[in-house]
Amino acid sequence: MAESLEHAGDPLGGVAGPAVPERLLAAGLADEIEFLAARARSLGSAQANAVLAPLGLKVRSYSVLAVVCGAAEPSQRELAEFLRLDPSQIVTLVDALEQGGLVARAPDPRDRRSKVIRPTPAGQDLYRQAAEAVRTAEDVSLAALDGAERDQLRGLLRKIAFG
Amino acid sequence: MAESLEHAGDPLGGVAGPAVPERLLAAGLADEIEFLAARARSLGSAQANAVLAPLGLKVRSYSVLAVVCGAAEPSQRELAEFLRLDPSQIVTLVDALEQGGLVARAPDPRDRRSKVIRPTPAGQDLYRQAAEAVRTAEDVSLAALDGAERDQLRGLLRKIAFG
DNA sequence: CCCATATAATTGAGTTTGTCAACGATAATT
DNA sequence: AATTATCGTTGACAAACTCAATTATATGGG
Repeated sequence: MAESLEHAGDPLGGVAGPAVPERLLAAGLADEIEFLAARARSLGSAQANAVLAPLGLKVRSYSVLAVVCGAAEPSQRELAEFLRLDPSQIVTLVDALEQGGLVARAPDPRDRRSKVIRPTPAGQDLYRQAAEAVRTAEDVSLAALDGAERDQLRGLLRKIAFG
Repeated sequence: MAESLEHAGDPLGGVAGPAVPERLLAAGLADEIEFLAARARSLGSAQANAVLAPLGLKVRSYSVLAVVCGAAEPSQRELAEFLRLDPSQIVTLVDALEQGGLVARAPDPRDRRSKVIRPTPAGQDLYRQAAEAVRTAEDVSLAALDGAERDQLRGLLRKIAFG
C-alpha cells in the first residue's frame, strides 16, 4: 500500500472542468478535507501541467527540479521522502532530467552509496521560468482566494503536510 | 492532458513516512500550495486506504460509494465530473461496486442513455462503516490541527475545489 | 579486523491508473 | 427527418505505482 505524491496524474486532464450540480455538493464527501484537497490538487495540477508542457516539464519533473534548485544538494533518498515517491521513480525522474542536461548526479563524499543531485546552469534557468509559470498557474487555481486566505491555507496545509 | 482526482495512487504507500530534513523545507516548493495539498493528500489517502482495506474498499471506490449514498441518484457522468475521473474509470468502479452488491444501475426515466446509481442496503451499511473509518483516519491525518483550524481549512479548500 | 545487518541507488516485472478514440443507443436541434 | 451532441461502454495504449532483488557501501558488534 502506498500513496504517492502525485499519483499517476489523475484522469480528466481538463484544466477547468464543468460545473458540479449542487445536489452532489450536499453529500458527505464534500465535507471531507481529504477529498477537497484531492480535488483542489487535481484542478491545480491540470493547470500547472498545462503551463509546464511548453517547457518540457510536468508537475513531477518540476517538483524534482524545484527541490534540486532550492535545497542544498539533496540525495535521491531525500528527494523520495520529501516528494513521497518510490526511490525507483526518483531514478527515472533524475535520469530524464539528467539526460535533458538540467541536473547532474554527483558522488557524495560522505557516503559513496549516495548521490547528490545538483542543477546545471541550464537547469537553474529552466527552473526560474518554470517557477514563474507555476506561479501564474497557481494564481488561476487559487483565484477564489485573496492574499490573506492563501497565506492561511498555506500555513494550515504545511502543518498537515509535514508532521 | 488531464489530472484525475486521485491519480493512480501515489507511490510510497507508507502511512506515516519518515521525517523530512529541514534543509528541504527551505526550498521554494514547500511554499507552493499545490505541492502542500498534494503531499497532504498523499499522507491522508495512505491513511484512509489503510483503514478502508479491511472493508474491501479503497479511497476511489469509497468516494464513489459516498457520493452514491449521499446524493440523490447521480448518473455516471455526474460522478465522473464530481470526482474528476474519466467516464471509463467510473464504469470500472461502478462495475466493481455492483458486482460486490453495493450499488445498482437503474435506468433513468428522463434519459434512457443515462443510468442512475443507487446504493443497495448492503452498500449503505458498508458506507456507514467506511465513513466512520475514514473519519478516524482523517483524525489521524489532521492531528496537527485543532477543530477551528479544520473548519477553516475545509472552507478554504472548498472554495478552490469548486469554482 | 571480520561479520552481520542496514542503507543507497538501480533494475525489472507486474499491477494499477490515467488517456484517448471509437461505438451503439438515445436525445436535442434544426 | 436529418444532423449533431451526449451517455455509457469498450479497448488499446501510456504513465505511474509497487515490490522484490541486486550491487555497492556503510555501520555496529564481536
